[in-house]
Order: sequence, then C-alpha cells, then structure tokens
Amino acid sequence: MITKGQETKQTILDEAVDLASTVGLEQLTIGGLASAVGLSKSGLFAHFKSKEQLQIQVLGTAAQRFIDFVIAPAIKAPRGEPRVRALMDTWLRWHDEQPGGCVIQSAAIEMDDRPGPVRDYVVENQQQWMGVISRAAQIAVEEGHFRGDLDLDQFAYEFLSVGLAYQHSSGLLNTPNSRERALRSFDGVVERARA
Amino acid sequence: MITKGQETKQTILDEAVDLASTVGLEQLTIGGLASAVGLSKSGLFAHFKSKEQLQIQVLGTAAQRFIDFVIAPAIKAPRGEPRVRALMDTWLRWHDEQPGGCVIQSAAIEMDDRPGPVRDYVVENQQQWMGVISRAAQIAVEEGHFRGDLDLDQFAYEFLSVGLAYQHSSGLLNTPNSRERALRSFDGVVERARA
DNA sequence: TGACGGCACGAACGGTCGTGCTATTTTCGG
DNA sequence: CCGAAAATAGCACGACCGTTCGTGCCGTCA
Repeated sequence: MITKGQETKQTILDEAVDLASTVGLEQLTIGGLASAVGLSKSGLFAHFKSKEQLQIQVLGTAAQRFIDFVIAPAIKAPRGEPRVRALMDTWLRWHDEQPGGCVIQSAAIEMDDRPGPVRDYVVENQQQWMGVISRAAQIAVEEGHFRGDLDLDQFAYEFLSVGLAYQHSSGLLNTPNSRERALRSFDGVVERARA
Repeated sequence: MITKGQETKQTILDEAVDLASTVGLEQLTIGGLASAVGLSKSGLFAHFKSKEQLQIQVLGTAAQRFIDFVIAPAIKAPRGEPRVRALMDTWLRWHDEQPGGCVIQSAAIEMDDRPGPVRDYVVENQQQWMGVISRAAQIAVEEGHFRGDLDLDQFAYEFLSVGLAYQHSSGLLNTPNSRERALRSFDGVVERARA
C-alpha cells in the first residue's frame, strides 16, 4: 500500500533533484525546497530527520533517474561496441536533460574534500558507473569489436573523461558545437580500443 | 610604494585561495577567513567592499598562481610538442598541489548555473586557458610535430578533458594510478594529433 | 462515537551569514 | 614628531540556516 506520506516524499525528492542540479547539493536549502513544493519548512523536514539524510536521498533519487535514463535504454542496444556507443549517447543526452548538469557529478566536485556519508555515497556511485562502462567494454572485447588486450579500467577512465569534458563545455561555456567535439573525442577513444 | 594594507590584503587572498580550494568558493565565509588570518571580520571585510568582490579577487589570485605554476615553466620548454607535453605535465602537478583541486575549476562547476560577475570571470578564464593550449598546439603544427590540418579547438578540448578527468579521478576517488591513466589518455590525444 | 496514528503546520530556538556604522589604533609623509 | 589618512576593531542589524516542539487536522478502526 502506498501511503500519502510516501507520495509527497517522492514529490519532494523529485523537486529536490531539479533544484539541487542548479544550485548544488550543499546550497540546497530546506526552506527553499519547502516553498518550491508548497510545504512548510517543518512539514518537509519531518520526512527526513536531518539535512544529510535529505542530501543522500536526493542522490539516491538522482541515481535511480540515471539508471532509468542512461543505463536501461542503452542496455537494449546490441552487445559490444553498439552498446558502448549507446551508453555514451544516452549519457550525453542526460547531461542536456538536467538543467544544471548532472547532480551527482556536481556533488562529486563539491564534496571532493569534505568527508562524510554524502561523499562516500557519491564515490560508490561513481565506481558503480565505471563498473557499468568497463563491463560493457568487456562484452565488446568478447564480441571481437575491441582488442583482446584492452585495459578495461583505462577505457572506462577515458570514457568518463569524455562525459566530464562535455558537461564542462556545454554547461559552463555554452559552445554550441560541444556535442560534436565530445563525439569526435569519443571516436578517438573507441578507435584506439578497436581490434 | 607598497603599503601595509596591500600586504595584508595579499596575505588574506593567499589564505583565501587555500581555503576556497577545499571548501569551495561559495562556502568560503568571511568570518572563517578572518579568523584564519587572525583578523576581525569587519577588518577583513573593509578590504573588499562585498563578498562578490572577494570571490573575484580570490579567483584572480588563483589565476596568477596558475600562470606562475603551470604556464610560465612550460613556456620554457622547446617549441612544439615538448611544450605541449610540458603544459600537461605542469598542469597535472598543479592539481596535486592544491589541496582540494583547482579552485577555478571547482568554481566553474559550482557556478555553472548561477549567472553573475563571478561566473563570467570563470568563463573568461577558462577560455584564456584553452587559448593558451591551442596556441601551443598551433606552434607544434608549425614545427611539423602535429598534422597541418589539426583542429586546434578540438585538440584544446581533448587536452582539457584529460585534465578534468585527472582532477576527478585523483581528487574524488583516490585511485593511486590516476596519473598513469591520465598520461596514457594524453598519449592517445597527442598520437592522433601527430603528423 | 470516540480514540488513535500519520502528516502537516506555525512559532521559536541558537547559530551564522554578509554588511553597514562608529571608534580606535596604526601607519607614514611633511 | 605631528597630524592626516589608512587600517583595523567593536558592535549591531536583518536575513536565513537547520532543527525542535507543541498543536491541530485528518482518515481509520474499534
């Protein structure tokens, strides 16, 4: 049974992800979020016992969105290089979707020197994402699309760098051709991974 | 003549850069900075008429450091590919130097959706940096090290992505071999630029 | 009908923020 | 060595922060 409280809590988290993606996870304020969803500050606060809990659950919601929007569609692509390319394609689109860039990656940089549960969560999340990438590359090796001696971690690293640069280029500077730049850059990475 | 005020102001800014590189430019607080340098809050505040001014001048100080630490030494390297490689080398070292990653790049992501003078300053700074990179690549073309039809902007883009990924990898996750990953990634970029 | 539990509210707390005012001290040229 | 000017301190303000608390509105079930 889905109760009323859980429903509004989800509404809060959905709004919170959008808000945090523009102002950052640390600048996300309870009062501001409350007025954004039309709740009182204390009424909203009651759903999470602390701000840290709110932050973590916001990241959890964003991670779920990431899975739905980036990973799930890409997995439907054919095994091997097509799937790797699909991952990059959905990932780049994902960056355009979120108004202020990916929440998790923004949080990753915000938190890079502030230890705590939030940072831990972000780190774990990034490692899982790199795991997804390198597993997709592994499959591409098995399919014969990529070299047999390909360094999977290195490939994941370079894959990640393409997306990071894209967020940086399209989010901060608004160079309109940043998508082509990212794709050309990705072509180079894939080229070197080929058999 | 160098007055006492300018001297303490420089002391403030030096400390502020270090502080901002760990907590972020937005979380940099006037009271905290004041007690860090042993001044009163208002005494420090008098040096800058607003926090925004402080932020901008902090970025200016960081930019000067960047020039001294990254660009100036690299320019002494021989023209062409060696100089390009020297730029990447000093840049990677620069990331290790700053405790919480490069202040400017952290600010770039913090500000990516908050318009204003601070964001403008960051954008201009990044574009100048990319200009330095592409000029160095231009020289490498003239020297015959790089292809004549090399897309300089694309090269600068990929150069930047290597550094971004390095900060992300060595700053957030502490994978100890992130330097080798970055260098291998950079080798790929340079390889494709060669004649 | 009446008690109960889940939700949301308003008010208030202590704390910190940036930012003005007014003294007071320190610096420095004549 | 003095007086103007610069530099710093002290203090207070309004705003906002996360958090707590008491209270009231509900639908549910006995």
